Amino acid sequence: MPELPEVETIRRNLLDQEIFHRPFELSTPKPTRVLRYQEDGFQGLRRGLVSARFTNAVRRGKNLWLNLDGQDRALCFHLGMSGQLRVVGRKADPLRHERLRIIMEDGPALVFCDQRMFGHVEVRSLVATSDGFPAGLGSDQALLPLGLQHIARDVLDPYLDREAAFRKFRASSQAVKTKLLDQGIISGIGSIYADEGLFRAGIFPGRTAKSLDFTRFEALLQEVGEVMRRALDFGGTSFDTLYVNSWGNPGAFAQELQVYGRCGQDCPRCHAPLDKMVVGGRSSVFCRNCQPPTAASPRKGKP
DNA sequence: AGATACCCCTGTTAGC
DNA sequence: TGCTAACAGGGGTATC
Repeated sequence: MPELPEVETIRRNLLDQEIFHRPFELSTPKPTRVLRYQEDGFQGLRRGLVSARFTNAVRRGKNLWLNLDGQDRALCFHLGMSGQLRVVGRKADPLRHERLRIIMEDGPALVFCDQRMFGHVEVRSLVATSDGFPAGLGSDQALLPLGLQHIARDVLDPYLDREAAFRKFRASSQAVKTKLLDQGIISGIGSIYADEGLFRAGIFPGRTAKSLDFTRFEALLQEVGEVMRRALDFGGTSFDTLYVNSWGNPGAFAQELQVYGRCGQDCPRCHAPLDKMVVGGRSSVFCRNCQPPTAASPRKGKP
């Protein structure tokens, strides 16, 4: 499940590849749902990329895009829950679940794979960011793909407005975890890093978002950011085989996870068995001792 | 208008 | 053993 650290790992991978500043062509794929948001499907994609070259790779939250040389458009990717961006030899055999192939002139091929097809690819035009700051990591331009204006900045983004995020966060009777997953408030967080951040901050996932004061909110963001930075050092989390980096290698952070996927196992802090509940339709693993539902005694300190 | 339910999709796994 | 059903997940959309 690619969240911010996994998408950022892939973005950094791409920077080391010979996919920039050179012409490319698209291989003809079978009709695929990953182009469902692309106007006119594959033909539209091809038309949008005529004589284009990639200049840089940019990320905001879980969204990744490749800006195009001298054009006000970008090739945009969302990996959904099983999307992969692989770089392989230009004549490499089709990969499993391959959906789209971009073959670089005198270079490798960039391949989009997706088993469950929650991911998507499309060309979008660029529009100005609402705050006037650079759109995301990897770009110094205040230009964002059309349709991503509702995606907030992420916790690793220096231009994230924490006060504004807090106002949105608390203006709701929904659970803390639900609001953490809301990409319009803070982007990049999925179920893994939400559970990990909540555990580290000692916050019960089902607690209402409005019950957090700004100090606790900031502490939560701090923990989420810290887990993400550490996960980035490990090349991301490969909880199953669905996430690999651009070279096809898994990330090593799964062994560092403290609660996600560990229901029934001992809490790494107090050694009570970890519990599971459904919050906003998503299963959440937590510790009843360290993340007390009453929020009566917030926990402090490191494991 | 905000919150919720549902749907998309497929591979793995738990359970009968 | 073999089959079925549940589950996982992001996010768009329909619905209350």
